[in-house]
Amino acid sequence: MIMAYKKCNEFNDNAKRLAEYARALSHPARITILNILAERNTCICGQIVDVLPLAQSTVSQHLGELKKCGLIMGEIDGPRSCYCINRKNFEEMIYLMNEFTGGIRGR
Amino acid sequence: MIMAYKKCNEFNDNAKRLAEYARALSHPARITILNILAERNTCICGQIVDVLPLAQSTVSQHLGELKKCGLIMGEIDGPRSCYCINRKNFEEMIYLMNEFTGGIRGR
DNA sequence: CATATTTATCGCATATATGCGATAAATCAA
DNA sequence: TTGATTTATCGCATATATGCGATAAATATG
Repeated sequence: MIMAYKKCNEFNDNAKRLAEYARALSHPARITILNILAERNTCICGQIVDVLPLAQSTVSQHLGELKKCGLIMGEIDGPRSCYCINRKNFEEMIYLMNEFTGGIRGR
Repeated sequence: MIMAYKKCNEFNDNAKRLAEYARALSHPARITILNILAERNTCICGQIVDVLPLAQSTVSQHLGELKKCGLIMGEIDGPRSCYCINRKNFEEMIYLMNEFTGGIRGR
């Protein structure tokens, strides 16, 4: 029998976008990566690997997730990959989150 | 070979707690449920089922997730289950989120 | 040119999430 | 008491997430 595994799409746009950002923050490694990037402004993958208790391949995957949802940007720098926070999208996330929490607080 | 699938625990407490809340918000259905609960103040499961494009059992599961992480509370009312937002924990989530975003914005 | 460094990706294993129908348990109404 | 209503949970299927080692590709260094 055919089942629908993507009911997500039937929801409100803001709810969907906020859910995507929330998913990106739903692992402590990714929150920590964002904190590290904020602290150092810009980082190569290896620097993050050095700090996290995770294998290089796993860290690379988490970086990929953050990049996919737009919270960070990556730039190739020789054999290295240089990452930084995507401020514009980060602000969008904050906006959506504030809109959401404000709408609940206000009642 | 034995592998560790719970590296999560090796991270900072605030990052872990924020990640848990973020995971709760990582599905648009759960965001929508929280919006509905804010609007009506209190709701029984069936009222939420009526509004969402999901089966009763699925909605019940989402409610269970929200309850598990503490964002809502449930109270049995006859054959019904009455849910409302757990303001205290919701504020904790906002606090952790603000602390996180503030620490990144501030650089 | 040969070798080292760096990182993304593949392949694999396991765990968790999403979704539904069926059903049991609890309660309410007749 | 019988039947209807309501909801949590079980069982199932599929999808996605988490984690690692190995490796290929790109570049830097000798």
